[in-house]
Amino acid sequence: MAAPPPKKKAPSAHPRAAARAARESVYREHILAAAEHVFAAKPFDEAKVQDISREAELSMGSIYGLFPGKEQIFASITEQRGNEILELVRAVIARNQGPLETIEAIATTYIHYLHDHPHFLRMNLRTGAAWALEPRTAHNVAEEIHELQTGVFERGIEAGVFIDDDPRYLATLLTGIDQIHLAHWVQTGMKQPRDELREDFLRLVRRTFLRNSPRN
Amino acid sequence: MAAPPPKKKAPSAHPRAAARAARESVYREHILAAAEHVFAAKPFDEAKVQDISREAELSMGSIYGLFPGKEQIFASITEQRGNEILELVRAVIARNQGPLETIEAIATTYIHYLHDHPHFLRMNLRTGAAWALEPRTAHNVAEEIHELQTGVFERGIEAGVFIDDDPRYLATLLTGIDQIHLAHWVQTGMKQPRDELREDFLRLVRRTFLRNSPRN
Amino acid sequence: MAAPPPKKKAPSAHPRAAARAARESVYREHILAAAEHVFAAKPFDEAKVQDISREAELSMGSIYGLFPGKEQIFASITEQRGNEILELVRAVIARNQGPLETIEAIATTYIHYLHDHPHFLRMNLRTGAAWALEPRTAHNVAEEIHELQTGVFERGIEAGVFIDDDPRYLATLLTGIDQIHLAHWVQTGMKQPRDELREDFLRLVRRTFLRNSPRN
Amino acid sequence: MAAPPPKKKAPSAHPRAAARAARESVYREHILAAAEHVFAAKPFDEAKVQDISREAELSMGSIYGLFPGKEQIFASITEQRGNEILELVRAVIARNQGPLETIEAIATTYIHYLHDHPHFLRMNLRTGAAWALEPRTAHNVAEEIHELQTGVFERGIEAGVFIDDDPRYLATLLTGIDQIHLAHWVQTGMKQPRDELREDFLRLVRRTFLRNSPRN
DNA sequence: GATGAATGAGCCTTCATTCAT
DNA sequence: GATGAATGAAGGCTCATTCAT
Repeated sequence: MAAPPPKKKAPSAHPRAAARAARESVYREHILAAAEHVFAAKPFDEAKVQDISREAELSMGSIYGLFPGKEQIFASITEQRGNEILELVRAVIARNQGPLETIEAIATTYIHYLHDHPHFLRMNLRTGAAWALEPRTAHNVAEEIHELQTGVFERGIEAGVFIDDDPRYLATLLTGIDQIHLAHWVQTGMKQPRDELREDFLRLVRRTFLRNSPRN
Repeated sequence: MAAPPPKKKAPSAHPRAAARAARESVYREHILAAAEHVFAAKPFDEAKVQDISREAELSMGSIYGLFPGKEQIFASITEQRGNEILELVRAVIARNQGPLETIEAIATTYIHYLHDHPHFLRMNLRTGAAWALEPRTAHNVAEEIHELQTGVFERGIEAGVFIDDDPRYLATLLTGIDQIHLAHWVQTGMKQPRDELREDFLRLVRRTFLRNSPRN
Repeated sequence: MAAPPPKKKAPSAHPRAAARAARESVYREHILAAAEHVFAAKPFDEAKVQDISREAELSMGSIYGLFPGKEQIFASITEQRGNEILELVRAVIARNQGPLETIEAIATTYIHYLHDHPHFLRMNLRTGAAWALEPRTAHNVAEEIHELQTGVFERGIEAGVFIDDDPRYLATLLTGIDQIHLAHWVQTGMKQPRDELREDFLRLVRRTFLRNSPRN
Repeated sequence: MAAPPPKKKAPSAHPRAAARAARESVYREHILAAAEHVFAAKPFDEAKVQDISREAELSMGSIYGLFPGKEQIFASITEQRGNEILELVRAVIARNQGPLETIEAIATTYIHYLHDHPHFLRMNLRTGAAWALEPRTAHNVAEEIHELQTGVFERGIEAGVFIDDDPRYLATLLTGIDQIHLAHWVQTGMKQPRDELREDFLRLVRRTFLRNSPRN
């Protein structure tokens, strides 16, 4: 007995609106990708919206229809990428491994993610440590990631795995050395393969945070 | 019989010129100090030359008489501060101590210098790791410091004091963790006293670079 | 013997075209009504074609299919309303009453029409006396109305009913005080009922134009 | 015996600042004059700031140094001219004449002022009766003038000189017929000499407001 | 035919730089 | 030399109009 023909999609009640939302989503991603390119190549003020327009092969109007302004395009990239990383970190933590394994997995996550998103990496390297200069805003993706890391370090310190230091400092340090490691990779021409890059980083991580680290 | 026209003053052949040079030098320093202030408070594009003019209590004309443009004011600060640091590093190296002592002395130098020049520190934190994005130019102050550090690490590795890694990587790492350490200090309100700040950093340095580091 | 192919309907030979014309006419009216709304609420440059589209619940394409541009939509409203008023004025004149009665009837017509078309009224009040600034174009609806009024005043002056002044000036004056009267009505919240509004205006009209007006 | 050389000026304490203020004032006037020209020729949205810049033979920067934006340039003209008229009206009222004489003097003031400032007149004619559409804001120059006129009408009505009507309505009417009168003058080519223009207007004013007006 | 997303010319505004005083 | 007012090129953004679906 034949089943009824399956509905092709299930676009919530208003197919027109759903289609529009889908298209917008695609465009949005497209623009963000183009903008990431542009912001990777030039600092914020040298990056022109025209550049993004050209890169995305979309008109100014299309861009401004989707984003309220240049500033928000930049912010959206940061938030988007940040959220992706946040999800990966959450997934790692959900695995409920020991503190060392967790930190190593997080470190791996970062290296892999930024290795695979070199435009975002470059854009990030420009921003530098500007986070230290603005007052911490809660409900900021970076802040949330920071909290998660801090939690892992807290447990690790308590367990005697990590060196006894302010866990927030260690969390900041992790993010920082991650950036340095990748900055070095970028500067040396991005030649080192991902696995090697990661292994080198993990060694640095162990050395930096483990109470009894193997000297390598 | 006419006497020869009298030379106006003695110093360095052209006293008028010498006086001018002296005054210019004072103005130059004054402008750089004001600009440092401004660039510490805002990113490059938000910092207006007017702001510098106001801060320095000097006219736009005076500024442009001494510097060809905004970009060069920024560059001059970096270069100036860089040179000061370079001299300090050179002095340390000239002491001809062992690699560990030398690296610790350099690290101390950095922390002290940046602790004592918080405007430059903040300005620096904004720049971030942008150095990784531009092709290395020789005859760049930062590059020169990097070379010196690399040299120290080379000797330290050979001597078995430091972990066996690419000395240039270690040099980059040193500069990087220095930045992170200070960024953390800034973010936590610059409350930690200088000596404590330095000691904490030295512990991090030993952990990071020593082959057989004491676990702290 | 074959009958001639039956005409589907009567109107002008091409029923398809006739249907189209009819639909277009309906749309045209609909758009003009919406535009009137919008132009009543905002000055020309603040009124967006999008606003009209939204108000009319018609796509941009539909609007531009019927009107060549924003400017022409505005002009069409003016012309359309002007033509309606022109017809009413013609009808009044066709009644062949005395000059005073005619002017009073025309005045009544204006008040009634604009009272009943408050959007057009508001739109009109925005335009103000811009007519004074552009060179008079013949074959302009406003001009035609002006001519008719002028004619009535001419006859009234000759008959000794109206004050002896340039009839074109009087015609302009009539239109002007009409606007003022209604502007006052709008500003005071459009509360005064139509009949009262008209009676007040007629008193003003008599005072303004009658040679021997009753002092009220 | 020689007198001491007289001080050239007495610029309040800070001659530099005083000079600056003086120059700014001159420029401000100059820009407003140019803008008046431009706004007289085109509606607000067709008038470009560039046009004003060209007309004033001043750079964009100079304009924006003195005015925050296009909107405010427009508003400044209205306010400036309004204030001048307000002062004239106040002076008239200060003469403490009878209501009729006062109203006639005010009417004369208007005609003279607008006759002598034809750019402002044209600019004004474009604005039309838009005042009826926005909610009355107190502390608006136009509103203040309106109040003064209303006061005169109140007294005149009480004295039995003017027709018994809402004094605010009469005040609005006065301003309105003034505009119409001048609009007619503009449309007929601004040929009528000022005195004639005024006399014609005064006749209209008497006819419109006097309880027992001479029929002219 | 109807739609509304896409376009891009154009304008307001800013600010690095210049130059008359 | 010092000043700071004047300049005008350049960029973010809007919205009338078009056109692929």
